[in-house]
Formats: sequence, structure tokens, C-alpha cells
Amino acid sequence: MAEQTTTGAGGAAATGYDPQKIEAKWQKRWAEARVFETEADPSKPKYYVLEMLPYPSGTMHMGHMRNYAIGDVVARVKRMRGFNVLHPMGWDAFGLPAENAAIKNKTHPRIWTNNNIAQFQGVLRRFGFTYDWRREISTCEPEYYRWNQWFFLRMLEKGLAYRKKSRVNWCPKCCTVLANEQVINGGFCWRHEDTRVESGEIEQWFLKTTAYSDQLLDDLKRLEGGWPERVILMQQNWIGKSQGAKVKFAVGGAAGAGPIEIFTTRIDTIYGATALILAPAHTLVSKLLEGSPARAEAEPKLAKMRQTSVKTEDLATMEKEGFFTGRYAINPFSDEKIPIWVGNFVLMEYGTGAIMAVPAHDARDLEFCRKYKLPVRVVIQPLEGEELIAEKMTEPFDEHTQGKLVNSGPFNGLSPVEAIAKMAAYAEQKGFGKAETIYRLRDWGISRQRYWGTPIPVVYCSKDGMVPVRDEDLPVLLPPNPKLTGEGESPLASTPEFVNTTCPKCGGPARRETDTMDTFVDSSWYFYRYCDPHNDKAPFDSAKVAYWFPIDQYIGGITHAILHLLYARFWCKVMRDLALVKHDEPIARLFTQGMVQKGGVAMSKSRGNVVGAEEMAQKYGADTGRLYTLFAAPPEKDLEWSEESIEGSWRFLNRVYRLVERHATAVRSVKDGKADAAAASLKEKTLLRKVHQTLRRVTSDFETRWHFNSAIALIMELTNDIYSQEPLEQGVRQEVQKEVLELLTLMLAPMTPHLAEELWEMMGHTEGLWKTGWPAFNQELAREDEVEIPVQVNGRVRGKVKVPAGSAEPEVVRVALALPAIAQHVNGKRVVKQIYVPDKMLNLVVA
RNA sequence: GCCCGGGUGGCGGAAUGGCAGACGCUGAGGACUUAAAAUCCUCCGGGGAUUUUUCCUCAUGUGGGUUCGACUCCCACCCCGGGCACCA
Repeated sequence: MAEQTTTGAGGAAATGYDPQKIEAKWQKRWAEARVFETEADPSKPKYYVLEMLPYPSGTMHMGHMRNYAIGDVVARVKRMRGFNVLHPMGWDAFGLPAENAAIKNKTHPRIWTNNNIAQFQGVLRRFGFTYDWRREISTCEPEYYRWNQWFFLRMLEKGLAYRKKSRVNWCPKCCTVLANEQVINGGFCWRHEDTRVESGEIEQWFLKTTAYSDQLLDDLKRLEGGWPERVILMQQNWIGKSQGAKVKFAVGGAAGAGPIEIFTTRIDTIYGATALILAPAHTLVSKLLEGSPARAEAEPKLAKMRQTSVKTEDLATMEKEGFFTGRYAINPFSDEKIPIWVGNFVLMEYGTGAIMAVPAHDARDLEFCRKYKLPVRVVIQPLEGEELIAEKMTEPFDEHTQGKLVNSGPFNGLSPVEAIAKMAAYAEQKGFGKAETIYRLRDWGISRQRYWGTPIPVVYCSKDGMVPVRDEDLPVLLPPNPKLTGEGESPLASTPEFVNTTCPKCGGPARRETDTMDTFVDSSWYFYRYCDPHNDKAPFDSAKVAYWFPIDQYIGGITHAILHLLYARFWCKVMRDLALVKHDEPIARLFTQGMVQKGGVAMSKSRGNVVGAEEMAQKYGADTGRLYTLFAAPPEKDLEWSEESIEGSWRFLNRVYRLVERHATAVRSVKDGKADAAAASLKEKTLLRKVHQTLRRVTSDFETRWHFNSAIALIMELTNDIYSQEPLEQGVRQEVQKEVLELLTLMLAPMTPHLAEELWEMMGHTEGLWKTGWPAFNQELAREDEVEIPVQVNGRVRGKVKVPAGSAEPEVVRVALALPAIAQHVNGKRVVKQIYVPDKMLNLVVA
């Protein structure tokens, strides 16, 4: 459709399907009848379906739209199935782009944000989604963010919020912390591309996600079946539980350098340790070097190592470097004296910042020890195959599920698994170590030196120190007129009327905290607020939440697999421990839909490859846009946008419209609903069978498989059958026509709701389709009387037979052998085996 | 390096161990039309035989295997996408 005049909105189709007119009409009716407004009602089964809330920026494109179309089909199907459906929408409204846009356009972030919200909302309304707009929330409103502050205070009371100095990316020109994503070109500021990002230490607020490490990990098991496996795996990975042991090695010679604690998952290999290696940042390094014979040589190397800030991506490929400290440690198991080294591959952030090097049984240790000519000693011998000889090893033997210990004193002969338990217990008994579990998960740093976020509700008093703001003084409001320059100190810090306040404890002068919260805080609990969006006494009423939660179906992009979903789970557990909710997990089922791409990459404003949703609605109508995003690919897969393909969806809806229009008069004259199947002619029966079979399969595609694309294909096939050959015209009673067309319309309703309502009305219904439930298929009619069975000879299809459904095997074989095509392949040979799958296929094996 | 996905016509995709390519797009031909658009009809993986009808054969990344039967299950490999990564 290249010409304007050929669209439904234009002149040529003015008498036919006109989506612009139809869609406006039904949206108005739905709104007037308050169809999608829901209340908690314990007498009805509930269903909470939710799409991830959008960040309102740029234009709403078909990538967004696909997400909402999927959610809306689910919501509409569940509604038709009699569920009390909660389907809300809101705005992730705080964040950096708003602040940057405001700086650029010399306006207020709120204005930019609210303009975008108005635009996004307009488009969503244009697409006819079943949102209960009374429940709309916007996270930048004080009515919302005051509860962020309230939660923060609760976490502060519980010791779950704390301040500490931590390493950050610091841009000296912005005078602010940068997120990792804002560090570009291997260490430069995204805003000042000539400015190298410094690695600094500042005081930051943290939420203690690590307090829930085990629960966050263990409860993933409960999500199995409901969440995509890969999301569960990614979270597992992220939490990174590692079971091992910590062991202390005494240090000889150096004054004041106490024992060095190492972490290992393979304590069973400790007799094979031929060195200790410390991270360059380890606090003991300087002490070890004091007065060491190796000092002069080592110090320049250390300085160099500490200076080189390494990009994470390069770590794995980086050359291993190290130097000897001149000191020795004592292996507490063997009393052996081993050298203490410093190595650039040992991370201060993981474990204890020190490792034992067991070159025979660890790849990195082997590489390091070969390079620096440190000895290699085998302490695990494989049970099968060749005996390992230390001098010849080029690859470590790092299996722990096989082999037995050697050269390991009293532990010789044990399997590694046995040894891990026994040796950890021994270490604990002797007081130099114990079994320990460590995690990769870090606490959540939430401080941002930005304006457009939730102010952190604490003040600093010279007398009382850090003092939380009192609950009754919430919300701590953002100052209305900040100086936004993008440079200098944080905008809140340079707004005196915000900073200067009084101490809630002593009433004396105090300074407010000027950091704001990470916007992931906003999205960690927003779905609870939808249950009770206007509550000004509490974040929500627990009874309402108890009715609606958990979320039955959450839908969003895989990009949020870790951060958002992990924080949301954390928040839920905190709220549970505050006795606000009773469940352990907020989201029962998660669906990660694919992205809409154009030119092979995801649609985004910055790439300039967006297809605007509004534009599509104007060109083809919302129903065509919805249908196409559902039809073009299965929902979990990426979808390459094709302007040509959407024409097919548009053509199909026009066909459906014409089909119903053609029979509307006849159908309208039928009083009663169901067609009498018993009195049906052969032709009628064929028709009814087809439609009920389609209904059976579409029902399953919608409800259990989420194969919207194949559901649509089935409906298209049905439409083709009754459209092109025109079997509805001749010898088909009007009530049969009515049943066929009504079922077709109802099947389309979740996907193309406006068109469906219009057709429903055209067929004589005075009540809206929205009051109609999902139809049940007729088992009897959906069943075939006669089946066509492919007949194979030695696994190759050689013919087909038509037999009554449920025919017995001998009968089918008899008919099959009567076919010349089959007989030809069987003749002169012996049937050694026959396989018959009732009503499916027959295979004759001949020899 | 480790862990997950995924590889099917010109394209998007269908087929939950049982007729590979449904449905849609594109393309070709035809009908209608002064013409175009829209609409309707027919054809559309490769090779071969049969001038029709139809039949044979190869084909779901590659090579093996299990099975009466494999796009589907198993093993190995190649390619693409994603996540994690000197994690001790």
C-alpha cells in the first residue's frame, strides 16, 4: 500500500473496513462502560498480568507495542475466561535522559518527562489496550517516591541500608560518579570524550542485597517452570555462590604481617600448593615488602600494577605478571615453607584477595608457575589412564569428581570429594581455617549524584551525625528550581534551600543528603502500588496486595533478566520481613519477549531505525498493527520489521470484514444462537467441524503454548476456507452461518478487539462483545469421522488411505494393501513388521 | 574459556518422534478495468522421469548414532546470537 488513498482511512475503502472510525468508536464505548476498571473481589478468581513499565522517552515504537500487544492478548483471553483481571500501566519517569534533555533545552526535567508521558499514553490509548487507567502511576510524583523514601527508612532501621566508601568511576569535569555504562572508549567520560575517568573512592549508600544471597538463590527453584530457564541461570550466575574453605597461612620473617587468609574451593589440593599469591591491592603487601630483600626490585613492579586500571573485558586475555615478595608462608597442613608472590590476576574483590597456587590442578596457577619457574607437584592422581608426572604437565588435572589424593600426608587415598569435607573439618578443629561459602553478589549501590531521582531521606548534623528524616516529614521533595548545568557538583548540593535544614533530633542546623536514589529502586516495587495506587497512609494496603499477588504473568525484555528482576525479588523479601506481604516471590510467571528489529538491530531512537506506533496506527489502524506484531514471529523470538509483510495482515482483516459484511443481513435474522448439529447437512457438518477444530487449536495456542502466530495462521486458514470457495452461500442454513462467523469473530477478539466488536455488532448483537466469554469448542464436532492415513513402506510414504476414524489395524492394513502404489512396493516381499498409530499413520516394513 | 539459546525455500516462519515447508510476504502468470489501485484465480525448494495426470529422488548447518520412522532424541563438530568471565 503505497498510496494514501488505498488505506482504510482513505477514500477507496470508505464503505468497507475503516479502522480509524471503528477503533475510535469502540474505545469510546469501552471507556464509557468502564470495561477495564477492576476492583479486588475475593469471590472471583484473579489474574494479574503486567508488562514492564516503560521509560517514556523518544517515540513509542513497534518494539514497545509488541510487548503490550502480547500482554493485552493474555489479559483479554483471561477476561473472556472469567477471571478478574488486573492489567495496569505506569511510567518509569525518573532518570538521566530527562535531566540531560532538560540541560540541553534549558527546561525542567518534569516538563520533558510529562510531555513524553502524555505522548506515550496517547499512543497506548490509540491501540486499545485493556489498562485500568485509574491505576496509572508515575514514579517521579511525590505521591510515589515518598514511599521509596519510606522503604529506605525501614531498611535503615533494619541495617539493610548503610553507607560506605567505595570505588567508583569519577569524571573530574562532571564532578560526579558515572555508571559503568557511561564510561566509554576504554575509560573516558561519555559527556567529555577527552576526559579520562578516574577511579575514586567516595561515600555511597548501599542496600544490603547480600543479606538475602541464599534466599535469592534458593528461591529460584520455586520459579522453575514459571520463569525461562536462562533467566534463572543468569541470576544463579550473578549471585555466584561458591562453596569452599578459608585457610590461614602463617608468615615468616616480616614483622607485623599476620597470617594470610586464602579462599579455595579445592582445599583437597592444598599439599600441592607451591606458592601463595596476593592481589596487588592486598593490604599486607606493603608490610611484607618492608625490610624484605626483594623490596628494591618489587616496589616499582607493584606501583606499576596498582596504576594500571584494567578494563574488565581485557582481564581474561591479559598476560599474567607477578613478583616475589621475598617472604615465605607456612602451609598449615604440611608445615612446608612456600614463597609469597603478588600476581596481577588475583582479584581483591573476590574471596580474600589471596590464593594458594596449586599448579598441577589449576590452569591459571600452572600458567603462572611455569612462567616464573615455580615447582609443580601432583597431589591428585586420576584413577584411570596415565599417571601424571609434574614435570611433563602442560595441562592441569582439575577434575574433582575423580582421582585420589597422593603426596598428601594422612589424607592419601581419599577421593577429592571426601578430602574436601575432611580437610575443612581438620582445619577448623586445628583453628587455622574452616569451610566457607562466598558469593559474587555485591550490595546494591544506590547513590547517584543527580537531580532527577528520589532524594535520600537523611540529614547530617554536626552534633548528631547522620539522622534519618522522620516519617511524618516525608516526602523529602525535590527542589522545584534546581540549577542544572551538567557540571560542577551535584545539582541538589548546589541548591542551598534544599541542603540547609534542621536536625530532626536536636533542631540545630543540618545538611541534607544530596544524593538521589538509583531509578531501579522505583521499579523494584511499582507493581505493588498498582494494587492500591492512591493510598496516602502506606505504600499499599496489604489486603489488596494479598488478593492480587503474586503477579500471574510478567512480560518484558530479556535485558532486565538480572538487575530489575533481582532487585524486585530482593524488595519483595524485605517487604515480607517487614510483614507487609506474605509471599516470598513477587512474580509467578515471567515471559521474555523478543525485540523488534529493523536492519538486524533492535529499534531505538539513537540508531534511527524506529517505526513509530502512532504512524502505524494512522496508516493501518491499531488492529492491523497488533495483529502483525503477533503474527510475524513467535513472541519469544526477535522480529525483523517488514513494511511489506504488514500488508498481509491488513489484507486479512479486510477479508474478514467483507466476509462478515456479506452475511450480516442473513445472520442478523437468526434469533437463537447455536446451530443444531444433528440436523446438519454434510456441507454444514464440514463447516462446523472446521470451525470447532480451529477453535480447539486456537484455544490451546492462546492458553498453554502462547503460539499466537500459529493461532493466527489457523484463523487465516479458516477464513480462506469459508471465503474463497463461498461454501457459506449455498445450502447452508443461516444459523450455521451465524455460528461459524461468530466463532471466527470471538477467536479474533483478543488480538483485534475493535474489529471484533464491530463485526459482533454487525451480526446483530446489541450488547458489546466484551460481555461475551471465550467460546467452548464442541468435542463432538471437532472430531473427524474419516481420517486420511499416510501409508509408509520401510519408512517412506507411498500412498494414503481414507478410513473411518478409529478403524482397527487389520482393516487399515487391508485397505492399504489394496492400493496399487502400496502393493507395488510390497509385492514379492514379506511384511516383517507393521506399525500402526491409530488415525495417524501406518508403516509396513518389508524384507 | 565456561554457561544458555538458535541454524528449515528468495524472506518471516509452521510441523510437541509420524505426509517437511502450514500461514503470510515477495515473485511470475491470468481474470476484472480505458488504465492503475483494490479484488479474485493459478503457480512458486533442487534434480530427474512422464509432453498432460502423476511418479521417483535429494533436501531442515556438517558428520555419525538411536528408531519401523528423526527438523524433533543422543554424540561430535561448524556457524550465529546472548550471558558470565583470570571467581581461586
